[in-house]
Amino acid sequence: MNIGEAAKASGVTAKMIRYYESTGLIPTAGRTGSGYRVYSDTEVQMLRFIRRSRDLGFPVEKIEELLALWRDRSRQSADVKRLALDQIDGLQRKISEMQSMMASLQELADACCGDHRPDCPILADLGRGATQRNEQARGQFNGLSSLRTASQEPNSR
Amino acid sequence: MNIGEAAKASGVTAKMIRYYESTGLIPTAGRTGSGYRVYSDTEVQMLRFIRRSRDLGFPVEKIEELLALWRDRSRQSADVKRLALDQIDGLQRKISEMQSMMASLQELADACCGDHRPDCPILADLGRGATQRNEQARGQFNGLSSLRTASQEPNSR
DNA sequence: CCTTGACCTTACCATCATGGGAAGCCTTAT
DNA sequence: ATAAGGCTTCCCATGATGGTAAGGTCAAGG
Repeated sequence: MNIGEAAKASGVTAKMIRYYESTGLIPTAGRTGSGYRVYSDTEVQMLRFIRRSRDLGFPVEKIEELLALWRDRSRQSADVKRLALDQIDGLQRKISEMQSMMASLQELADACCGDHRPDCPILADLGRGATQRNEQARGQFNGLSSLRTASQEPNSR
Repeated sequence: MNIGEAAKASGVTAKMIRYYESTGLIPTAGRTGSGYRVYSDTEVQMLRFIRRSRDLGFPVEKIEELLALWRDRSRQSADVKRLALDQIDGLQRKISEMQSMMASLQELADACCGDHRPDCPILADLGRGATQRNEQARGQFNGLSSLRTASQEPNSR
């Protein structure tokens, strides 16, 4: 199988297969005499593993650990489960942040009549700018404001 | 006010202020004789506007539109509201994707006993690799798989 | 046997918003 | 005068992905 066939069979683009190889996530593929990469079913299976892991939102760094556990026949399932639970936590954290953004936006949008007139509570809020509007939330440390979220979209695939 | 003071007053780092200037999001700041950037209260207010917009997850591209509307005294609040609702939609879309990842992960984690033994339904699932497990969901087109989500974290601030 | 088109190779650039660092100038306080 | 700390510009890195360009290869059909 050449890289294009492996890509089709695994759902990982040829581009990404080369990238994963270059970063050491997957071992260097064999080559034909003329330099084409060659893939066996085993390698395609590994690519599918990666693809599925990405679909579950695992960063490549974690996938490296998952692959190591996958290969290690004396692994402890607890180690795998911990990675999964960590991933769930991370997702939940980001979801919560986005939900709080959404709630603020919804509140503002509800207050905006959205007609031809220029008066707009949304702009008024943004213009006020500070961080401690939402006065009923005072004293409640919300921690971790990482997420910037909006425009990170690799695009289709 | 020099850039450091403007940064403290607005919650936008000096680094980002320079970046926003370089990309044209904000106008070029005035300079002292020796080349230091100078900021007025008006400009700090604009920076706070930007900061607040980022906190609501707007991408810089959209903030450009928001700023234009902010400055336009003959704007129509409907235009602002549309931006807000679009942003809500985007957030909801991403939240849904992450929730579906979470649900899959939770199901797998629940099935994993997480002890010292090597048998692990999580790895088994990843290893199976395909896309159409979850057989009760057949036929239900889920659309838009953009989100890769996991490790995009600018970090604190 | 040769052409054509579809594929492969590498190498480089872009994304998006952000941080890090270096090298050098300026300002302020001791 | 000197030291500390802030400012300037410039370059690089992030993460995962796509795009493009220049050139080699393979298979099918003339």
